[in-house]
Amino acid sequence: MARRGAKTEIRGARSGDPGGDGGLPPAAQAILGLLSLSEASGAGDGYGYDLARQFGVGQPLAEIIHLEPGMLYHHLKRLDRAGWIAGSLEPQGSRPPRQIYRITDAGRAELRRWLTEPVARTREIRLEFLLKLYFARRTDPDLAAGLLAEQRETFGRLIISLSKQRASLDQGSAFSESTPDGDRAFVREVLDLRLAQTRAALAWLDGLVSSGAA
Amino acid sequence: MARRGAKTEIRGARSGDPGGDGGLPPAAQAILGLLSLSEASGAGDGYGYDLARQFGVGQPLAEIIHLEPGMLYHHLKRLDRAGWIAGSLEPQGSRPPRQIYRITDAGRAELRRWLTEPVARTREIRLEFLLKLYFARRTDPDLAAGLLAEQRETFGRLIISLSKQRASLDQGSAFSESTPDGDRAFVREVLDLRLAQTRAALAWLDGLVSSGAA
DNA sequence: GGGATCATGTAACAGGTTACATGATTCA
DNA sequence: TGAATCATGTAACCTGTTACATGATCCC
Repeated sequence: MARRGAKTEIRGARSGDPGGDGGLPPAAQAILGLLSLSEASGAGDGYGYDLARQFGVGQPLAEIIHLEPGMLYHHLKRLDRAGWIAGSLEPQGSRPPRQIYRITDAGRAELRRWLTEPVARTREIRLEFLLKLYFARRTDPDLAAGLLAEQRETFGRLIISLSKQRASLDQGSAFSESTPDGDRAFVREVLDLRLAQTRAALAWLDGLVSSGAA
Repeated sequence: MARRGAKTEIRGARSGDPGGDGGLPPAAQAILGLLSLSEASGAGDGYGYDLARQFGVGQPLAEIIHLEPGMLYHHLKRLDRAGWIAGSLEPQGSRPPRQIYRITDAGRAELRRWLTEPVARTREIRLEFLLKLYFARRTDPDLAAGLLAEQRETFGRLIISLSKQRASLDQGSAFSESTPDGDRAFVREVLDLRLAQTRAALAWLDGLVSSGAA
């Protein structure tokens, strides 16, 4: 079981990907977003320590994501290697030199792609969707409006799908005849919980739209 | 930056703990639960391949947790090292031998402790609480009723806490005066989402109780 | 003189995902 | 004959957490 002479060439296909959409982890997207905003509106200077402040306590981003300095510098290196950002060392005189990062054209395209796509799963609304909403609004109101519309449609479809699954459970098509009653009732409860959570998320999205916060 | 001559003695305090309560990861608790049930009710034989079947498609557990064989065997080894379960190699004649695991007294105590404690965060209801409910019901109806009651109280307190945070935002105690209006409105929306999700979870719990599914 | 701040990281560890390794046996 | 099943794992990669390393300078 020692993997001798294996064909370890195949290395694409990103493993260990919790996000699910094959893209960057949410923290990296947030860094990309901050670097984009700092260029557009001059808020922030684009180096590690300054970015760390924007993720620190009292800042709005800290309400949805926690990013320790270690992971922040890790993501900066990966984004640089991937070509989404470009770093340049700038001496500070007496202070230690700073690695200043700027978002590249490829990085801007990647960010825009991310800001356009809604999240697929209900649990992703707490972290990933809130990040998208935060940066979409600060980038372009139309982008935020489009994201909101897409997200409402996605969750609307998800609610229909879950409802169908729940209905078919009572007809017994899924989960063969032999499934114990207790197990069947449990699966029904699991679906009810998912429906309740998704409906609550959709209602919250509707509230955002009707309060005009595009 | 090379960590020369460091005092690396301090090594307790479990790092990298996503569960949060300092205990075993949910998947390991589920394995412990299955081994406990297989002793009590004779369902299951207590070796890796058989446990993998109980996590496979079509089984109720597969609706809430995905456990690949690799991680399953990993958790079995860790549970064995920790003393919660005890393995013994049993030859099968022509078939490959099986590592049969049985839950120990310490393991039963750990499982009971886990089944007694509600989850602290709303997002943990989807995975960890559903697992607790599943095993608590199949272990002892009183245990399940107690867990449900504790969980409702925990979420009730959480809702009060979130409501207070939201109210204090409007009074401006948190987030100093200088915080931009957009940021303040965003934090309000984040709190609204958390409230909506927690209220939906609590309503679902209330539904479980009133439908008599203790 | 000494602690907070500036600035960038590394080390060790934990959980998780996907793919692959190994070798027998049963069954179509 | 060859695919599915039985049975147990390893390898390589990923994200994430906590703690520590390094060395300057600012401010009390």
